[in-house]
Amino acid sequence: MRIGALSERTGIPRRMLRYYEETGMLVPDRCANGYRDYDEQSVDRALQIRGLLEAGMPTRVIKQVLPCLKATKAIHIPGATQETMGILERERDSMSERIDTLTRSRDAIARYIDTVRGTQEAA
Amino acid sequence: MRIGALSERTGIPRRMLRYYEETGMLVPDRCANGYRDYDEQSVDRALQIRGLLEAGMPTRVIKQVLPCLKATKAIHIPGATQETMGILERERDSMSERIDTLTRSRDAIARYIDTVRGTQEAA
DNA sequence: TCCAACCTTCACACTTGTGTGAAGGTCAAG
DNA sequence: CTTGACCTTCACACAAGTGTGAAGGTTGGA
Repeated sequence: MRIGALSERTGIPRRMLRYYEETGMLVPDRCANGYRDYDEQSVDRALQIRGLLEAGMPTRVIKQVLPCLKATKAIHIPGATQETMGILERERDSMSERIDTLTRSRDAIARYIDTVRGTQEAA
Repeated sequence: MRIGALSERTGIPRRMLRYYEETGMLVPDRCANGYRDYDEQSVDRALQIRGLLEAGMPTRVIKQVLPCLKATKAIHIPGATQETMGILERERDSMSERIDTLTRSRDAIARYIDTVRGTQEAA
């Protein structure tokens, strides 16, 4: 599929899809005429990238982390250096912290909303 | 407490604390000599701000959301406009999405790590 | 054949969050 | 009174993510 189609299916601007390629996060094949050629998997992958970017993860890290998100039971464990594993573990932990922070804040907001709604109802 | 002390207690650079003030997220009192004067609560507040920033939430939104995180049972519900409530609800939902994305990714990374560890152990 | 709708690369520009440092005020301790 | 460790504001700089658009190639249908 070409970039326009992927863009429509994901809602991600063409510009951003090119940026994902430029940073090595999502590199499509190329047709003979030079057009980008994305496979079906790219849909999920692009959405995942956007989600992580929105969650504040820098492209550098996304690039390192994405391979693990493809297939857990695949052949990988390729150049699974001790160093790579360390990076992944640190990333896992910092993600957990972020999740906690976000969850606490979201719950507080939700409580607030419920409180206000309750008060207004009672009034 | 002065900015240096808050910086040391939170690990947040002075520069950033000033930035938090500039953007209206954390505005301290001022001493007679012009020095910033932070109260005890500012410690938690600053940490919360940093957490949300790291989670990709823009200052604009943090500013809107922070008041709800202070005290759920306080007098607020001040200018709780219909519009404000809408913003909060949308923010709550988008936070939930982020949490889901992060959680899925983190779990995948954790599984990957465990798989590799298991494989290496077995080898 | 030619137009419309795609695609390409390239480049400028803006916002945000952050680092760094200059120029200068305050204040306590020697 | 001076020195050192704070503080102030201001400003320049940079990377990342994103928008916009120019200049030009490809291709399918009227």
